[in-house]
Parts: sequence; C-alpha cells; structure tokens
Amino acid sequence: MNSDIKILMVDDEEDILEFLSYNLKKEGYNILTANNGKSGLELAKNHLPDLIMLDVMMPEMDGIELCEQLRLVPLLEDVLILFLSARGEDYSELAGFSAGADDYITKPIKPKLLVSRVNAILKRKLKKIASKIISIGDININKENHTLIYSGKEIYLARKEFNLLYLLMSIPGKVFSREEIIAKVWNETIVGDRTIDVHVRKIREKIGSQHIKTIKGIGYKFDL
Amino acid sequence: MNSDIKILMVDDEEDILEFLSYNLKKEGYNILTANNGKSGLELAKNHLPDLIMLDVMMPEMDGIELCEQLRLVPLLEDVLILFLSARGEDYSELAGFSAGADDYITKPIKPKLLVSRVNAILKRKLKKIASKIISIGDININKENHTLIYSGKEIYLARKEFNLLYLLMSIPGKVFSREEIIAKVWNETIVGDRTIDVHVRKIREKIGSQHIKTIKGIGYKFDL
DNA sequence: TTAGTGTATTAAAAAATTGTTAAGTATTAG
DNA sequence: CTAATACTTAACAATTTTTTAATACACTAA
Repeated sequence: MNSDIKILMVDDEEDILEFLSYNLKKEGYNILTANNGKSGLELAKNHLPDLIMLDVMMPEMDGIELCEQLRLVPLLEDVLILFLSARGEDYSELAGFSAGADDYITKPIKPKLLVSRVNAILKRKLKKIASKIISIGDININKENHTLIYSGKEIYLARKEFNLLYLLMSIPGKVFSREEIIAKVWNETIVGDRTIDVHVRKIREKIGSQHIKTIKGIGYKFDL
Repeated sequence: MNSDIKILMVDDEEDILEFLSYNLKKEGYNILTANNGKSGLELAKNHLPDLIMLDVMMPEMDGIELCEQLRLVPLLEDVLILFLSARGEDYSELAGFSAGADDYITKPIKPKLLVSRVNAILKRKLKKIASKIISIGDININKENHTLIYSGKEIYLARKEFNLLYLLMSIPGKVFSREEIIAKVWNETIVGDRTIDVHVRKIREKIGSQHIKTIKGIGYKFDL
C-alpha cells in the first residue's frame, strides 16, 4: 500500500534510526538509512526517495548543509525534506526552513505524531500531483495542461469533449448517468438529448470506441 | 523585490493582523487583510493572492471551512494556504491538512520564524519566478533586465507584453485562464475581452505563433 | 416479426470565441 | 510640453465549438 513510497533517513545515532524506521516500516513505507551526510546524499541521488528526514545535528556535514546540497541536485529539488532536531534550537529551525525544509519535528519524537506527520506531508504531495492528471492504460489526461495523450500522441479535445472525458476518467468503471453528465459538464444548462451522444462520438473518433462504453438507458462509463 | 507577491491574511483579531502584516510588509510582501471568512473569500477571488494565511478559530466561518470553500474556486485550487492556530490543537491540524492546507504554524508566532517559513513556502512555489530568468528552448526571458532573447537576438517587448509572456513561461504547458491572466498581469483592472488577444497577437508577431497556444474557451499556454 | 425505445451518425445551422485591424486614449521619456 | 510609445477599445472577420435535427441503426419485448 505504502510500499512504493521511499523514505530516506539520515541520522548519526544508530538508535534513532532504528527507532524511527521501525515505526515507519510498520506503516508500510520503504525505509533507507544513512548515518552521515555524505552517504545520505549518495543514497538520495541513487534512489530518489519521496521524503528525506534529516537530523539537524550531525558531525561533519550537518542537516542544514545536507539539505542545501540536496536542493542543488536537479532531480531532488522538489523532494520533501523534513528536519528532526532537539527542542528549542530556534536558530536551527530558522535555518532549516530557509535551507528548504518542508517540515520540522522536534525531539523527543513521539511515534504517533511522527507517523501522522509523515502521512500528512506525503498525502498532501501525492494528492496534489494526482489531482489533475489521470493516467489509465495508454491514456493520459491532464487538466492543467488541457492535454490528452493517447498512445504517445497528443490529441486535441475541445472544451466540452475534454471535460466530458475527464469526468468519465475521474472514476473509471463508474457509470455516469446522462443527468449527472449534464449537471457536471453542462452546468445544468438545458440541452437536447443527442448533444451528449455527439460529444461521445467525437471523443471516440479520437481515442477509439473501445474505452467509452454505452450503458443503454443509463449513461456512459470509461473502461480499460 | 517581493512586491509583486500578494499575501492574504484572514483573522478576526485586529491585533494579530497588524502584527503579522507589519512583519511581512517589512519583507516587501503585498499584504491584504480580512477579518472574517466571508470577506476573505471575496478578496481571494478578486485578487488571487499567492498565499493565504488563515486563523483556524474564527467566529461564523472558521478557517477550515473557509479553506474548503477556497479550494472549490477553480482559480484558487492551487493557491498556497497556511493555517495559524493555538498550540496543541492537534485535531485542527489534521482537519486543516485534509481541508487542503499547505502548512501549519502554531501560535504564539515568532516573527522571524514566520517570515522564514513564509519565505520558504513561497520560494518553493515561485522558485522559477524568484529566479527571474526562464529559459525554454530558444527563448530566454529575464525579468531582472526586462529582456527577451529569441534565437540569439534580443527582442523588445512592451511592459504588458513582457509580463504576459513571463507569466505564461513561468509554468510552461499550464493553461492560464483569461481570468487568471487578467488578475496577474492587469492587477484586477477591468479591461475588455479583446485586450488580451491583442497583446497575444503582438507577442506572436515577435516570437512566432507556434509557442503561445490558444485553448479556446479557457485561455492560453506556452509550449515547446 | 414488429412496434417501441434508445443510441449512433451525419451534416449543417447556430453560437461562442478568438484574430485582426485601425483608431482613439493614456502614459512615458526626453 | 511634446513626441513617441504603449495600451485599450470597437468593429468586423475568421475560426472553432456546440447544438440541433434528420435519419439510420440496434436492441427488446410482445
């Protein structure tokens, strides 16, 4: 479930690494650990984790510095970074955020809080990415870019066509009634019954007719 | 410097609004304030701020509810939202994130931390804007010196043309709606519908028409 | 088989949206 | 203050999108 989400933890204290990774593994996350900045940076480059947790205080390269280094790597400039630090290190919290931290947790760390915080920060990120892009099979639809990519080729859809396909793809397999489609794509405007059919036909013309299925007497659904 | 970045703050306590806006104005941000959810929503719709800071606890409409309302407005679904709350309201923190918050700061608020946190969160979102220089393919646009270099040659753009192209290039591929363009390039000024088209035409005249694509019924985007 | 119902397919009309131009107004630089 | 440039508007052209309407087709039940 969370097993395709990778978290890298960098801390010089073996105990803490173990304690934290135990709690996060229980949640199903895939944990990588490093006990110094240098190997942390290497691991991050090679594995591109979804989240990196850094101890602020470490010998040689501290968390702040490592964070700055990480942000310099193009592939890692968007990765989530979360700092761990002893309570009351006001200075480091400031430095942490300006180095590009996404969150900050002070020790002592309570497992439950840690887990909920990690869940929250990851969920936020994944939700944002997922929200406007839907990929199913060989079809990829992106609302932000208003693009449809079908077997590698970009295909142009007019606004209503696009919204209709996007609606159907938003819940694959679900049958959307004509009423529902009118409500969501046409915003309650009153249009004739054939209008939907015509739009469906135009979409089918562009992506083939196998994906949008007609459920007679009810509506349409997207499948496959 | 930060003066084209708008922050909206919604809090029912006048003192806090003043205290926070004082500190953020010092950083050069453009601050808008509202002391209840309703007017906050209105301001947000009209000004499309880059960041919205909400107090969780407010009479009538609380921050959570306001956040949900904001997320329902298409133009605001990507806006950054940061919650302010009294310490230890764990419950509201969770609720805040599931309502679509991007960050969470607990009171009492220390000015320095607030500022660095706001800087950090904005920097991540606007990092391309912050860098002021955008290079895509054969086009290089530099806000610092207000220059556009297209296939090696420097091309002059008037201010509105420049800002419009800069906006489109700030997120290549993303479709900017006409509303969004008006809000960001014209700062809410009311201008006729053809004004944008005329500016687009002038830009196309200078850099060719292949890069700015029209998405009929929605807006324009920069591609390639 | 044959009504009856609902959907598919077309082409064309209607509507909506954008492109273009030119002229007038506002703004800015010198 | 003047001249030049930038910006906005309005009219109309061009284009694309959306809807309608007519007809064909498919399926179901009596």
